[in-house]
Amino acid sequence: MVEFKDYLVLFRQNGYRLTSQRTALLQTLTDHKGEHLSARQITENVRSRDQNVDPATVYRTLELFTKLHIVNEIKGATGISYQIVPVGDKHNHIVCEECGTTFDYSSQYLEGLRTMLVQDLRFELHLEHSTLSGVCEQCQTNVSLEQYGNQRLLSRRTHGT
Amino acid sequence: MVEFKDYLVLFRQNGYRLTSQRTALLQTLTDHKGEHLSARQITENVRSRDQNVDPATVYRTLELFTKLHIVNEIKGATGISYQIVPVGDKHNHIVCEECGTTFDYSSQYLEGLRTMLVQDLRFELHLEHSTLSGVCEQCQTNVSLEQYGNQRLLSRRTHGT
DNA sequence: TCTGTTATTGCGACTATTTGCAATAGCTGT
DNA sequence: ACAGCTATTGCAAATAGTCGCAATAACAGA
Repeated sequence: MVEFKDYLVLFRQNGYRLTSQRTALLQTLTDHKGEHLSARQITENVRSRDQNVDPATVYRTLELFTKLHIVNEIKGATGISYQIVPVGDKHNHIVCEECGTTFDYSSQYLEGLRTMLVQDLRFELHLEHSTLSGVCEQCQTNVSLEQYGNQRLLSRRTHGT
Repeated sequence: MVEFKDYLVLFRQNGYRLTSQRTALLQTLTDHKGEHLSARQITENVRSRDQNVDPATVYRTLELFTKLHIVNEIKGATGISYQIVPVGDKHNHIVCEECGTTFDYSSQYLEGLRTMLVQDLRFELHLEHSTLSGVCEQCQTNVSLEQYGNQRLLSRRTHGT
């Protein structure tokens, strides 16, 4: 069972209300903990619980949850997906620009960057909520990258994305 | 005048073609160097140069340019915007989750993170192309943030986004 | 310069996401 | 438990972004 109590408190504290639609969404998200769900998948799943949940509500709720950091909005190669923020478990996402695979890595890698930004720029980083991108090990060897000035070239011809 | 020569070479090397539409887009982007343009703004500007450029083409081109790292795709609070990658000038973006303002910071802050990820995970980071997010100095003082577990709460009531 | 190959485009249809508004339903205070 | 206030929702209409395909136009080679 999920601790909806916590979310309830979180909502109340901020003047938001815990509606049946939001509960259904939380249920869906926690049922798929660790997975990356698209807006469509979420909508379908939520509607299987409560037929009258409008897609617009799903989008609005997802936006709210993202703002409250209840979910992470992850921008992968397939598009945008969502995932409930694992309580206690601190990991971040990094997407391979080539194959689109999403990898996780520990938050501890970010401590240095966070500290510097706070000290020098007074900017409080929320890196856990950003998805970084680059090229994974496998793709680095597969694709023969070439240098062009400072820019890294991608995929050789074989069009169609 | 912009060095379209460079882009031409970049395209050719990868099997892409330099079309009039792409030229118009490059022109638009370089004319607004440093600014963050939305897909709509870009489309409008491009169409003022060449009436028959279809929006679909703009989207497809923007996607290609992003892949080639000719432009940065920036996800701010207002939505997604684009900006031509400044040659030589290495800076990155960080967006305030509260006010949506985008800040720049030097790439050197990322060296540590990059090095670690390459060493430990063999992941080649392209952080210049990611937009990080957090809370800027001003908003940190304006909004009285509260702690809720490990999550940071945002905006008090005064709905309507 | 001319020709063949095929990447690219415009178009139309389609899917996804956003937005305004009146009706509904949480939540607070009594 | 009830009443009032207003956040939230569903609906419908609008806007944004995607996709398949036939026509077009870059570009490489002769």
